[in-house]
Amino acid sequence: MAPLGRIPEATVARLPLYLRGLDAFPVGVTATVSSDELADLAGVNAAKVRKDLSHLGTYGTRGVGYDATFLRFQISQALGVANVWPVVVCGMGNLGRALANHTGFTDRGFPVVAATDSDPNKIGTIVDGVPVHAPGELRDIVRRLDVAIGVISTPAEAAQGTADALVAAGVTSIMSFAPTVLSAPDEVEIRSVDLATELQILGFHLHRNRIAGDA
Amino acid sequence: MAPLGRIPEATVARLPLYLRGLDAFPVGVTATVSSDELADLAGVNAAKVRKDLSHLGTYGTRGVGYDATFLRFQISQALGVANVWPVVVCGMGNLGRALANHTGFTDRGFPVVAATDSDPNKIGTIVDGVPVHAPGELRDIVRRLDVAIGVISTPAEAAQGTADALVAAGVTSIMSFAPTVLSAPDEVEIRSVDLATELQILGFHLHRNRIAGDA
DNA sequence: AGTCTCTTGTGAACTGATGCACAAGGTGTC
DNA sequence: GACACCTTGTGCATCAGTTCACAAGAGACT
Repeated sequence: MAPLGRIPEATVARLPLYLRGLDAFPVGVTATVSSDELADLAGVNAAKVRKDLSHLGTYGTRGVGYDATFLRFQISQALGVANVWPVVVCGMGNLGRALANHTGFTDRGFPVVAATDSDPNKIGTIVDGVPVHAPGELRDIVRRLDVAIGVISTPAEAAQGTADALVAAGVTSIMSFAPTVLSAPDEVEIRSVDLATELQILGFHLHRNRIAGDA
Repeated sequence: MAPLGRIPEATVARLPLYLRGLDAFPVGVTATVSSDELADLAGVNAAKVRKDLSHLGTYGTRGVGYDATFLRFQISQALGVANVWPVVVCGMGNLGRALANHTGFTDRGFPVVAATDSDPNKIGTIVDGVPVHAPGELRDIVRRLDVAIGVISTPAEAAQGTADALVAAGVTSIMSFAPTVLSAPDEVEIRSVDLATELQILGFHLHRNRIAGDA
């Protein structure tokens, strides 16, 4: 039994996967799921599943497995899925528009309630139901709409300024797609997703295999 | 000195960041960069920079630093950046369109040469310079355009089928944005980026802090 | 009740990555 | 040439995460 104290980061990163895997089980129907099955559904191995769940203080039943419904509840609880965290998208280029329109966000409790862009032609318009404001209005937007998370999808050059503005407005969680390093106070959590970097990692392995093949 | 043998995965994942950081130094100008500076530029710490670079067999000069130009060359070499890896985007929804149009891909040697979509209205059209084909044509596209990487931006339900088709067409590197687990032969490398999962991780920390604050 | 089968929960070994701290080696100055 | 000053390269301790392997607990069947 775990005292529910610290949950390791690696475990936290996998909890959403388990939750996603549990979608395979209809709500309201009593069903049990073994660590083996859940491992398949989440794309990890069974030992990891068991250890991860043990950090939640969750109890399955030996010889049987976990109750799917209760497990879903337990993980949701730990992740705080019941909360709704409003999101502001900064930078309504191609990517920003796609993100603002991404149903996967709203579905999981992250409604995109506003956007900003520096293009005067976009300011004041409503794109896919999301109102676009001037960057200068960030502080007001955050306060008024209770924004919890800022998404940065501006060009790299504008990213740091946008991050600063978000922080100044009181946002402490940022997801950035800009290919640059962002600095911010320690209490601000930044997750950086650089798509080109991901491709370069794939490219490295392709390159490596090609060389190995030629040898 | 490292025998240039295996490069640890963690290091590989950081090499693109160093390369990005080196963009701060103009090409053609002789300049040296210390591990400390590069650490700042890449958002990591200096010890890591030095250890990472040592895996490349790179030599800086003690007391001085690394020659920026040579270092860029060295890292590019290791990553195989000189290669151009054509990409096909599968699923031209909001996200797919944004990706197909993403200049960061082409700029770094990953031109999007084709796309697929199951919508008959899209098939045969050209979106932002990228021709959209029927999914059934994948094998032909891959062969004809020498596609090396497949990007999956379809709905979750279609993702596995798309992955299967990519594999059947001979693609061994896949980047998926679909919120689902994909299975494929071992030799196929899959990098999965689930945007909603990223937000949920941010949400976890927000939730945790809120609880801590209330206590 | 006893036995068999199943699956959890976890101690312990292992692997990989990180960060420290310092000797080694290079530059510049007097 | 000697000395002061830098910054690299790396051995080592540490830490986090993974995996193994198995005892312990729970149900099912006789």
